Parts: sequence; structure tokens; C-alpha cells
Amino acid sequence: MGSEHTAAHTDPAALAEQLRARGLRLTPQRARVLAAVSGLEHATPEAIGARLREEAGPGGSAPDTSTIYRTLELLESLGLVWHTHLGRGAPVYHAAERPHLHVVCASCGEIASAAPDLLDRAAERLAADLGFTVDVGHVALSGTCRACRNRAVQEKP
Amino acid sequence: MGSEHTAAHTDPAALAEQLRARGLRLTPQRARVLAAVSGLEHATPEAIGARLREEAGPGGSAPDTSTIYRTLELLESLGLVWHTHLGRGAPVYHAAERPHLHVVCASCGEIASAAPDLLDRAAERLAADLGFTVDVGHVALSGTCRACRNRAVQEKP
DNA sequence: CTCGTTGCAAAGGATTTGCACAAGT
DNA sequence: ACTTGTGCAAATCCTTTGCAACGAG
Repeated sequence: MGSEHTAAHTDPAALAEQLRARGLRLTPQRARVLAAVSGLEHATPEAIGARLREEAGPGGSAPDTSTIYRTLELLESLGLVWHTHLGRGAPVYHAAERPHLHVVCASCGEIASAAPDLLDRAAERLAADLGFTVDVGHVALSGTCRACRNRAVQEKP
Repeated sequence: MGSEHTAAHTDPAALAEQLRARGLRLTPQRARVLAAVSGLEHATPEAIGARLREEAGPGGSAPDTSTIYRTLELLESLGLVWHTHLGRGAPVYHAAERPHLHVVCASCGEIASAAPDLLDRAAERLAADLGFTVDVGHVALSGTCRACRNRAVQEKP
């Protein structure tokens, strides 16, 4: 994957720096988890584990599940990754390079991304009316994708 | 097309009718669960159980947890209630009287409601760009409420 | 009566936690 | 060396399922 226009965020060096600033340590597990999140588009903790297990190959070792969870939490607190809840029991993580919002199909689980400015207007209204600051990176809209919509029309006339 | 935009949704009679139409039965458990969902603003299955246990009082009996889950699923398939995922492990149900969207504070969990037309513009754009139909009733926006925002500013200057 | 329904208990999947050992700095 | 971080296993949470008894129509 071309890391040429990778934001400094996903750069291992940036990770080291962020960690050091807090007196934390740079471990291979942390670097690997961050790399996996960057590589996968919308990764669940489980998917990240699977990816790391693959990469490790036979004989190799991958971080433990609990380590993945702890690391993800840490990376998020450092602002390096974000997570969104797309539905029951499936938080997905993505690198925090640039904010974007998620759109999930309630039928097939398909995930699409949309530009963050899609919600600018709504965000303004919420700020004005409720004093509520929307966090676009965490937003997930639920609905039906085109394919499932067509299918529904066919099957339920 | 179902012309079910009546507030009569929470009416036991409407429930009976909907059930009968499908050859299903009206049980006291189903009526109670629907009543609890209507009464509570944003109820988790657990909260619904607690409410029903209260209402039953000592000596009385409340529906079993599994029955609550099954009933909620049923009521949703009948279009009488809707649920939303507000974050990790806590789906909330609300009566389907009129659609509205949810706004959740990531810090304190505070839930606010907003008018569904807040997202009309965004929904149109998604429909046009991705062919994606947003389900406003299921949408939850995440962010920070005024109180938590102020607190954050104080503590992290 | 005849099925749809319920309660109970056990199964499951996902995440978290306690601890002793391993490993960054 | 001094602490933080990791793996392992057990503990939790939330939800679902199998089944025999129960009750609505």
C-alpha cells in the first residue's frame, strides 16, 4: 500500500512520538495493530486479529485478543484511530487520517463512506439548538443500500 | 401501502389487530412490553425488564428476559417500535409513533432527540450519490453535549 | 383442542479484567 | 533496574436457543 500520502498519523514514527510524550512504550504489538487498522478499511477488533494472524504466518505470533482491545483503546485515546458502532456488536476502527462518516446497510452490512461535510448543516443546527457538538468521525447512518432496496421490492410486492 | 402513521400505534387494540393479521396471539407479556417501551423514552431491553418488574410489584411476575428480547423483535417487525444503537452494547427502543433521531453524548451518555428533518438534506445527497436510503428512525449521531464540552475545556487547557 | 408463547436454563459471542512473566527505555 | 505491556485464563455482559409446560383463540 502506498504510504506516500499517508498522513503523519499512521507513520510509526508519529506513533513513537505520541507514546513517548506520555511516557508510554512503543511495542511491536502496537505498531502492528496500528498498521492493520490503516490497511483495513473498516476493521472490527476480530478482523484486525485475523489480519495480524495472517501476516504472522505459521509459526509466527500475533498479539492476543485482549492486547488488541487494549491497544485499540490506547490508539484512540492518542487520536490515531477512531471507532464507530455500526450496529449490534460490531465496532469498526479506522485510521484517523481524515474524518469521514459511515453509512451502513441494515440488510447486508455493506459499509460506505461519505464526505464529512454532508452533515455540516445538521451539525450547525444541533450546535445552535442543543449546544451539542457532533463528532463526525464517529457518526454512522443506517439505512438500505441500492442493491438491498431493489431486492426488497422484488421479494415483497 | 400501510397508512400506519397513527399515534394509535401504542394502543393495545392496534397491537391486537396487527397480531391477528399475522395469525399471532395477543398475550399480556406483549401488551406490557409495548406499554413499557411507550412509557420509557429510550429504553434498553434491560431497562424495560426493570420497569416491568417494578410495575409487577412484589409477588407479581414480569416477563422473562428472553421473552422481552423476542417481543421487542416482534414489535419491531410489526413496525410498532424501533431501535437504535447508541454505542457499545446498548440498543434503545422507542415507540414508533413518529420518527425522530437520536443524539448521544459520547462522554456522559446523555440522549437527546432531534427532528427527523434535520437530516433531510443529507439523506437526499446520499440517495443521489450512493443510492442509499437513510433510515432516520435508526440514526444516532454521536458527539459531546454542552455540559461535557465545558467540562473538557476546563480540565484540559 | 391446537399451535403459538413463555420461562428456565444453558449456550454463545464479544469484551474486560487479574496476574505473573516478559520486555521497552 | 524500573515500570509498563503482554499473554493466558477466567469473569462479565448481552443476547440467543432448546425444550417442556402453558394458555390464547
